[in-house]
Amino acid sequence: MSSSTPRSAADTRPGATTDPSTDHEVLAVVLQVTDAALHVLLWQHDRGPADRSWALPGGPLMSDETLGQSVARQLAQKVDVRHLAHLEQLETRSDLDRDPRGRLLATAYLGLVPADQRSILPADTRWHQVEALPDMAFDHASITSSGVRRLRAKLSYTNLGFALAPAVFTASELQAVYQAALGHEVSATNLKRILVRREQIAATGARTSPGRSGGRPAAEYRFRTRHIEVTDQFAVLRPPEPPRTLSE
Amino acid sequence: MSSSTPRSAADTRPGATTDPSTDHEVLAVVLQVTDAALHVLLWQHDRGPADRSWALPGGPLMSDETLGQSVARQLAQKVDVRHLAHLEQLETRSDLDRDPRGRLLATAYLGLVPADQRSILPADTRWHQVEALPDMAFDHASITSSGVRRLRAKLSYTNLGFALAPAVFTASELQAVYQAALGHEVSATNLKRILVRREQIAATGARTSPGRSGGRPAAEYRFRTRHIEVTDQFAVLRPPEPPRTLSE
DNA sequence: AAGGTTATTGACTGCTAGTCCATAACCCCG
DNA sequence: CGGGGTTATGGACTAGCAGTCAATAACCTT
Repeated sequence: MSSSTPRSAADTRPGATTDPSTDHEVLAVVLQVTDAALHVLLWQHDRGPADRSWALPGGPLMSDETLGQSVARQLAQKVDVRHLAHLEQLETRSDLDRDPRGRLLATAYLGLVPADQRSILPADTRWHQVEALPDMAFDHASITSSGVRRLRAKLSYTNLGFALAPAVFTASELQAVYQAALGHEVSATNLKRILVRREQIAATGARTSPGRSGGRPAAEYRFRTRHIEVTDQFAVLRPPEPPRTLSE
Repeated sequence: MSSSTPRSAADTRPGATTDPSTDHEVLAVVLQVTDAALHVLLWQHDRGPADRSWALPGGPLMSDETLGQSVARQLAQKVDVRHLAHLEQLETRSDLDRDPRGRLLATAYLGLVPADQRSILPADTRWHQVEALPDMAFDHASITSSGVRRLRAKLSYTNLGFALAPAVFTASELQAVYQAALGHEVSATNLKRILVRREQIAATGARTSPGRSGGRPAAEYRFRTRHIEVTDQFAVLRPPEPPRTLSE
């Protein structure tokens, strides 16, 4: 830059302070399907400008940790982090007035907990249905919406369902998880066929014990991998197929 | 947890400083198709630990601006920002050693410039082919890859092509832009049919003046909107169609 | 054994998008 | 002015994905 574009940006904005340091916090949108509905983990402020409102778990970024380490550390105060099947960065908010106490950047993460995990929560912490959020602090409601939107989008073109479903499950159980997460009806027949064809899930060979409820025992499935992978079939305008090799 | 694993964060990490302030910079991955190839805007460091290497445009975040304002301000030093047809946040990097001078967070943005815009660049600034990147500073090569990956993904399931294409264009011109951006062959016939069906582009009615090169004049198209929209058809497991209304 | 309940499978359909080829509309040249 | 070259356009054909529905299977209880 240097010569032609001097980087003392402040020159162009005389009124601005040049102090580039800001406070930075980390927030987490942790989602789980329970009781046929998608829930987000919130805790209740007990003082401060957003008194009695609910907030996303999080806290200040320390100077010797990465954002990912920070969110994992802070989440450990609220849930058993071993239950987190997936954690990814969502976005960074920087509105000047997002926190009335002053300038505060926030980097949000999306975390997912399988439906069969039950954490023991601290007294101030609860799961809330995302379709019926309480009054929330600052921009936390908006950040929660971003997280839910991200989850719903990725459920269609990735194998992210692994992070919401139990380790093994029947087609019906999977249908219930997807239906709650997506927020609309889902056909179990179609869902199972799609995920099998995409090679996201595979039958374990076992069936549910013909015990309880009457009805035919169901086949059990599991996700083939438990890390995120993109369904390449959703790349429209995909590269031309290489000519089929002779090895086959 | 919580009660079982009390954790006033600092307690568990005695060596850590609790100072939550960090330096923060903004970087931009600005992409444009020219000469049948996808290019990224870079400028050349002339001193410092990454001497002679190329860097993404950017600079420190000021305390009275949002991240979006900051990236727009800093980009103005490199290109005519009126040429930017799209700008979105990409990700925030926080590795402790990403800059050898010390802890420095970086929030990266993705910017797109239509293929027909020609900016006058400062002397230290140049467009580089993304398929042949020079030595780059710090983690800037990795951030560039993230930007290119994001662009390629969104070209398939959004109308983001509007930000790379000229205001009006023929099917061949659009094909050239997509092919360069995606990095693989694209069929003009198929591309045009897909984008028309998705209602992303529409014929203007005009045709190219039958002037220069011989050959039939081509129909001209334009994108119907110049802000990003998601192709809902890529929501697999989409909600059931409401029964057709009588109004039709 | 009959009837209720849940699961699984296959048939059928519509739509998307990939490929290929015939035809259209221009140019230049002889 | 007509033939041949060049680029553009549109139609035909195909394969595969996903949505729906109904028939069948495998359990239960009475």
